Parts: sequence; C-alpha cells; structure tokens
Amino acid sequence: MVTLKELAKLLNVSVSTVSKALSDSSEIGESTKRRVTELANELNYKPNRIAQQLKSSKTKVVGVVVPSLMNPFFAEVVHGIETTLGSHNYDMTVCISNESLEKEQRSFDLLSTGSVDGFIVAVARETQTKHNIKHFENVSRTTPIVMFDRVLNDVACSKVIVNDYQSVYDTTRYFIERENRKNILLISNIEELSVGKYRIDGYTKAIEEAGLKTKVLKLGRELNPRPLIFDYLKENKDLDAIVSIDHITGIMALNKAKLLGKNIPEDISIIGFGYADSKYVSSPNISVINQKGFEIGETSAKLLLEELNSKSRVKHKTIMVKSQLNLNDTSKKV
Amino acid sequence: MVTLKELAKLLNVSVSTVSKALSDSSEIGESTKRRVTELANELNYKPNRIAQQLKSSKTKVVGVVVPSLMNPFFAEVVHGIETTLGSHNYDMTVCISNESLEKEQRSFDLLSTGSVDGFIVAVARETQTKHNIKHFENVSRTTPIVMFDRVLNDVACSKVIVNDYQSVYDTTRYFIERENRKNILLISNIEELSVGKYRIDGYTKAIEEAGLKTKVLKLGRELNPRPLIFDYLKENKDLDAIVSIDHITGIMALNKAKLLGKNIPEDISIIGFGYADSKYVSSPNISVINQKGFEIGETSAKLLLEELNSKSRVKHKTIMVKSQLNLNDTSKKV
DNA sequence: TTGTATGCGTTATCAG
DNA sequence: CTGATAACGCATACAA
Repeated sequence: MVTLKELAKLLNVSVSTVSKALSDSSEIGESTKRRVTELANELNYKPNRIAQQLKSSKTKVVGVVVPSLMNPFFAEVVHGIETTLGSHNYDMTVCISNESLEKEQRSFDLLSTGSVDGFIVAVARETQTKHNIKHFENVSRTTPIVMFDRVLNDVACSKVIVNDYQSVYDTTRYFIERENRKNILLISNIEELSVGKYRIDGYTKAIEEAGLKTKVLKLGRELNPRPLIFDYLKENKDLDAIVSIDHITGIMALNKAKLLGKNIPEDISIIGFGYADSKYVSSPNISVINQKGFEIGETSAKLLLEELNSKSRVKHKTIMVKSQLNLNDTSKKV
Repeated sequence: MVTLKELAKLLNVSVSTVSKALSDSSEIGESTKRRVTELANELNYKPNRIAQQLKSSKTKVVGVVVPSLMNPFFAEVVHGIETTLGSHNYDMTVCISNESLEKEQRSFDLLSTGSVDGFIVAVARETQTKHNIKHFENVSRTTPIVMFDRVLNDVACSKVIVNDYQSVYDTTRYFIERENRKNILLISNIEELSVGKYRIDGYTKAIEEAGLKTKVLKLGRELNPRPLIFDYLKENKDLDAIVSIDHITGIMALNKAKLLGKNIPEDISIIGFGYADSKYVSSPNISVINQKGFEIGETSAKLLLEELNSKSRVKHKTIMVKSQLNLNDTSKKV
C-alpha cells in the first residue's frame, strides 16, 4: 500500500502538503498540486479508509441484521438497502441472525464498537418471543437504529412498518363482498410475530364484521407443513377462499387444493403474501399481497442516512409502506 | 465511547497497563488486573475495532461481491459464506454488482483500500462478456480473492466451481437411457456466461453421443420469457423432456406444459437447476439439479480464510462442488 | 510489575 | 504557499 508518507518522501515535500494537495486545498500552489497528483496517479495511491475512519470516527458503513437471506422478502429489502446506501457511498455489513437472539446480540455487540455508523434491523423471532431488548437499548444510546417489518414498539428508534392489519382486512373484505365468499381460511406460520398477529387481527375483524366464522390454521414452526395443509383442506371441503399470511404456505395451499380437484379460482380464491418474483412460481399465478420489499429497504436506508447526516438529534419517525394488492389468476377479478 | 485512556485516568495507571491487563498479559499483577477489568466491565468498555484494525492492518472483514441477492442461488451462497465467516469471527461487507461491470469495479476499488482482508466474488455478467479483468488483477496483487460459480480462468486466484458440464451431461443421459426420451429440449437464458456454456456443452455431448438432435431454446436476457417458452412448446408438441439450465425457466416450462394439456412426467420429464427451497414452488414438485449453494459458500469462505491465515503465500486452489441430482415428481423414477 | 515512547495513515491546526 | 506537530485509539518494544 502506498501512503502519503511515501509520496512525500519521493517528492521531497511534507506529508501535510501531499494531503492538502490531494484534497485540492486552496492553500497549495498549482504546480505542487500537479506534481503530487501525477505521482499519486502513477503509483495508484488510494487513501487508507481505516485511517480515515479512525480520524473522523465515521465509517460510512451500515450494519444490516436480518433473520435470513433465503426468505425472498428479506433478500429484496436488503437489495433496496444496498441500492440506496450505494448511491450515497455507504457500504453495508450484513449479519444473518438466523432468528437467534444470541446471534443478533453478538452482531450488535461486535459492530457497535466503531465498525458501523448505524444499524438497520428486522428483529429475530427469538428476540421477539423472549422480548429481550437490551442490546438494542445499549446500542441506540450512541448509534442510530432503524427497524423494519419486525419491529419492537418499546425500543426508541425509527421504524419502517407494513400495513399488515389493513392489508389483510381489505383482502378479506374483498373476498366477502366482491366475490361473495363465505368460508374463508387463514393460514399462518408466523403467529408468534407481531406482524403475524396484526395480519390475523385484520382477518378476524373483517370476518366478524360480516358475521361469518373465523377459520385459522396455525402451523407454528412445523418444518414441512404440507401434510397439515392437505389434511385441513380434505376435511373442510366447503372452503371457498384462502388467505395465507406468509409467502410460501399460500403456494402450498394452492397446490394441495388442485390435488383435491378444486378449480382455482372458481371453487377457491387463494391469496398469499408475496414479493417481486412471486408471480413466476405457481400456476395459475397466485394472487399476492405484495410487501414492496425493495421500497421498504430504500425507505429504511433513507431514514437512517437522514439521522446520520443531521447534526441535531433527529426525532424518530415511523413510516408505513403500504402493501399492494395484486389480484392474479387465483382470485376472481370483478 | 469509553477508551483505554479514560480507564487509565480513572485508575491512575498508564494506558499500556490497562491495555495489557485487559489482554490478560503475564506482565501485569493480579490485583491490578482485577481493578482494571472491574472498571472496564462497569463502564462497558469495548475496544474500538477501527483502531485495532489500523494497528494490525487486519480488518477481519471479507468483501462479498455478488450479481444479485434476489437469485436464490446467490442468496444461499451468501448464507453459507456468512455462516463460515461468523464462526471464525469475521464479518462480511456485501456489495451487489447488479451484473454491472462498473458497479463491480467500484466495489473492488473502494473496499481494497484497507476495508477488507479478502474478497469472495461471483463475477458480473457484463464483466464476463466484456472480459474486463483489470480490477481483479490489481486487487489480487495485494489481497486474496476467491471466485465462485462465475469464474474467470485467466485471473490468478482460488476458485470454487460447479460441475456444470458433467451434471447436465449426466441428466441428459439419464433422460435418454433410463426414460427413453428422444426429443429433449434445453432452455437457456444464461448462454453468454461460462457456466451456461458448460451446461449447454454437457447437453450437446450427451445428445450427440446418442445420435439425437439437439434442441436449444435461447432466451437471452428477455425480461418476460414465458410467451417465448409457451410458443416453442406449442410448436413442438413432440417434446418429451426439458432441461432448464437456470432456476426459474424450468418452473415456467412446467406451468406452460400443463397449460398445453401435457401430463407430467408421463408426457414430458422436466428438470431445472435448483436450490434448497425449489421443491416448494411447483406442482408437481420439479426435479432439480441442486447446486448446493450453501456448500459453495462454505467452501469459498474456508478457502479464503486459509489464504488469510497462512503466513506463506499459499498456492491457489480450484475446488469443485458437485451438484446433486434430485429427481422429484417431474421425472420418472426408474 | 508498571510506565514511556512510538507508530499505524490520515487530517487539522497552527506557525513560518 | 508550505511544513511541523498533534490527535484519533490501540498495541508493543523498550525502559525503569
């Protein structure tokens, strides 16, 4: 690595002259600047970022902590984050919590000691169920945090949330009022998460308002839920609509319904939570409540950058990114 | 942030005493150690990683540059990388090249100036087609690089590759010999990538050895290739097997074949390239050549860590991770 | 056993 | 216009 010192020695000037020349300071004469920049280019000098970071106590790096990258929703959010950060010359350190509280804590502990200027996080399942929030509280004293999707209300930080309640409420009402469905099943495998609860609440409200009966199939953390779905469908032949509150069980329900000889959407309307590529993976194309992962990522990153670049301690914001209802071939378009 | 200096002042000892005490040096007396560690814990002292990095000129951070995270294969690889790095107390900075040469170069330029100890990369499409490799050559002089999947033969570095040729050759032969298929279509949308070429070559070899006729549908970079697939299938009713060399066009072909009234796998066997979750997304479950993304990630990370931790300049290795043939319900099991 | 001095590479302040 | 000096926080060779 070529350093300022080496350039200085070769040019018989001082280190500070070189430094100023390279940052095009008005203090330095044109001819010196030329000599310096020429040699710097020739030797391909690049300032050492670690040294700059130590000096400025800013890293231009953001820590991103997500439960998983295999979940397309999170992958999409991370993509949105990276795009926004990149256009502001920030990098990101990605940690995967694997839904584990301990891994999440380790990531925060490690990165909060100077490695990053701020955090963007979707809290792990275990963190949410055990409600252990010390690592967030500790860090947030010195370092801004933005939470998205999986959010903890009692941590003081900015948040980007999804209109989980409303989107499922609207969807369920759509099924009831526009499609005249009466036996609507909700399938859940994330009922222990706050977002899961909101979604179930939205469904319940719509069903009860219409005087219908709620039917909820909770799959818990079952690794292969397909048999459970199949059995339920087999024993409830009168179902005429299914709402899945995650991205994969909807597809499973679709496939199982077809196996049972159901016509879709004539016999059963099916909708799931989705993401950009959801349309490719089922036939007929499943309807989705599109969570706009990319936008959520962009918004989270912008929110964080705002906090990082404002001198005065900025007030925490909570922004809602509305999901988009994409009615494809598994719901009657009316 | 509490620093060594502050601890030293509070304890009326020197900075170096504190430093040594905290690293449990044998030079320091037990009682002093106790006093120091107690106060350090009380004030929640954590060494500033940036300062440590500057001192040691090691960051314990790896730069990971991938074309996309929305492609489940890359997401899986990154997950494997993160797992391995994490268990060795390394972090990773993830950059997404978006298949763009320029973005890839920027990432390498930025991170190679002290920010990371090494790189793991799958080269961008544009980099491969334009064959611009200067940024790799420059960096590799000072910083180890491991390439995976998308590999450049003329860059001197370690590589983790997939047995693309062999896996498609074997699959095609399976269709021919065990299932007695005669009209086998290969669908490609990555023919300009080295891995795409290998896969097509494997197919071609098997077909020609059997005295059959090759049929290759090249989709290029078409954004919505489904109509192209549909038309091809409609005009070639005699197809009895399809090999897709990426993870999504196989699913599309499956769905289009069903639309055309084909029974699967009786009329047509279908196989695609896949990843861990592929089995969930189609009905019947599509057969896949499973690329073992997680293992590729693990292997890449291990290879890099080896280079980073060996004093002597280690010889570059190339490791092949073999794909696994998962015959599900879209291929006759014999 | 503890402390002093130096350096990692950069930037900023101040003096010449 | 240029240069010397100090500082960011830590670690270590060397003194005491």
